[in-house]
Amino acid sequence: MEVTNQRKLKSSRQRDLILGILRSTHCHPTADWIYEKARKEMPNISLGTVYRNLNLLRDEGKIQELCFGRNMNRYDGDLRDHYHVRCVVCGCVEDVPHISPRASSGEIEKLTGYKIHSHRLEFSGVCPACHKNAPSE
Amino acid sequence: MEVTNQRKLKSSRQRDLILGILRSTHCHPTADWIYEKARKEMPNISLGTVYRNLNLLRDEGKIQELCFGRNMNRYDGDLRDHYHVRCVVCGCVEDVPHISPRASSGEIEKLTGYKIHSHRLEFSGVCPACHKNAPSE
DNA sequence: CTAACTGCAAAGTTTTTGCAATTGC
DNA sequence: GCAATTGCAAAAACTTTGCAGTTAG
Repeated sequence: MEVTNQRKLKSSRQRDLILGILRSTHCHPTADWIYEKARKEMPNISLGTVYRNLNLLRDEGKIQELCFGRNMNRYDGDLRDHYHVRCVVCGCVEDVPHISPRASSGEIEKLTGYKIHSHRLEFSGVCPACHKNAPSE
Repeated sequence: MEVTNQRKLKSSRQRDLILGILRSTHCHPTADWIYEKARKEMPNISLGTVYRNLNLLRDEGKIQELCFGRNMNRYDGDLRDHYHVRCVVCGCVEDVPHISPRASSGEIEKLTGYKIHSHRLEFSGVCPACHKNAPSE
């Protein structure tokens, strides 16, 4: 899929703006939220451009794409290892600050004030079959 | 949101079928996959019914709704604590067997044969504000 | 110059919903 | 009998794409 993207990127005001917005917020915005924010600086920017650039930035590895069970994708400009708490009632998503990878649910509750119901751990990488086809990945 | 669902559930053949399908597979199917499978047993079932029941089952806590960065939701009938590996190239998702919550990426690579790029840890629960409004959650 | 990028609008995908008929309790 | 559920089809929500014009290198 997109990982094999060989095309040479050219800089663009639109892409810089989008990346700037993403890096300057602590929320984990949706494409639409980013679009609304971007329009304040660049009124003619289009939603299609926002989507295209979010996909490019994700493919470059400059941002992380997240999906939290509600249908819309969310984006995170912070690439450091950090974890999330999600409210199953209102759907908000926050970072968990200063967490050790071995923290227990109890510790998370103390740190965040959330009542934790469950957690999810997901590893991303390349499966053996795909690795065989494109060993560069 | 839906968590405050007080309505009394009535049993239905359709819902039982959907739950049965989900519990008898090891893949993490999309709504459409479940729909196709269900049609073989019950040719008149509609896609709308599949979606409605998946949402009901999720609200009841009988299944887990997952989202892996590709746009479609996926569902998991296994509620025990277990983790996932996802291939960023082909998009497939597998369970990680017998994993300790403290396993390292290296251990995951040995267990699964995947080349691990990153991981994601997400806690779900109720945020302080929502807990205040509906302490039952 | 030329390939990447853009805005716009149309199309594609996935999910939800309104409605009249049916079903479980 | 009544409220929950269903099938169907239409609508909504989210994302991608085709195209002609613009821009960065």
